[in-house]
Amino acid sequence: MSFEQLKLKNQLCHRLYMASNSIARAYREPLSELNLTYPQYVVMMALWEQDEITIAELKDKTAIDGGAMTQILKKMSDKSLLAVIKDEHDKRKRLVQLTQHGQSLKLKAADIPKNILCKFDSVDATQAKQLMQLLDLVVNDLAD
Amino acid sequence: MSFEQLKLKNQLCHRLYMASNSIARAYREPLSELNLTYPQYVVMMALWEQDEITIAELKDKTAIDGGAMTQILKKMSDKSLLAVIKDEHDKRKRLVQLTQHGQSLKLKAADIPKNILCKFDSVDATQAKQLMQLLDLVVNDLAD
DNA sequence: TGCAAATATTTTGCATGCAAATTAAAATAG
DNA sequence: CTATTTTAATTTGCATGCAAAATATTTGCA
Repeated sequence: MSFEQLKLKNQLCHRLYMASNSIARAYREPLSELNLTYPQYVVMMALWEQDEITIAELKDKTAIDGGAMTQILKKMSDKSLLAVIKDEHDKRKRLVQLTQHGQSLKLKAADIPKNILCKFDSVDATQAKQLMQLLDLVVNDLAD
Repeated sequence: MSFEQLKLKNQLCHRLYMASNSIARAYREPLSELNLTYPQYVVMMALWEQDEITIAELKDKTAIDGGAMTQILKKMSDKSLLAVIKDEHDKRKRLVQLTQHGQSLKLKAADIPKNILCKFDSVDATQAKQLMQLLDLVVNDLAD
């Protein structure tokens, strides 16, 4: 009754759980200086790439849950990082638009990725790329 | 002002975020048949490996947050999966002990890993092992 | 021995992740 | 053109993840 397949050391899911939590935790301190949570930072990155997109597009890009997205956008709107405006062509949709403040935050965020990367003593650029490719396979295989 | 380092497609953290959420979501359905959430399943796996350990040891094995652990154990205790008992040698500590029901659930859980693995069309055993090793490097580098 | 420092857990408050139900508006079938 | 269906968002309820404060014990040091 060893049940090797049930041991934690053999669980890919548990590795992902720990790695994802670890890295989100690593972002906490640098992001707190920008008054952003990790998911809020993801929303900002999406909008810095392409501004004035619908909430549905933002959900696609970020993979953030719809229920959470409503709350996150509300908080970010309260902080004047962005505004949620109506889409005149389709009143079901709403557009998300960065404010000047939201746009300007990009400069302050520019150093964050580098500061996170320097915490990785054992993972070089090649391994990081390989890791991202493997994670993409996992995500794609599990996609609905 | 391209800021390549801020694009979502280049973020290891976002890959981990999506992959971790995807795989936890994949476990939801099979685990619901056992009336377990994913973190509760992780606690069960830890206890199936070694029963009657302290809460602190359980936290070490599972990497589940202390605040969450208290709530999780309470719910699992309510479901009669385990009992939290006093440690007579050190009254600060509490021991977690599987019930008969909790022990017997191991048999029903035995097929879950296989059923999850078969969802991976693009990831073979070698790649899965490689992925786990890379994730271990990430976790270790980010450990306090 | 007695008290400050360290440990083990719980509690509290906030921010999601997620499923299901709800609401509003647009698309489409008949 | 109207009723049904589909789509876009929001709301609700539950279960964490996490930091910080609070409790209860135990250790360790003067």
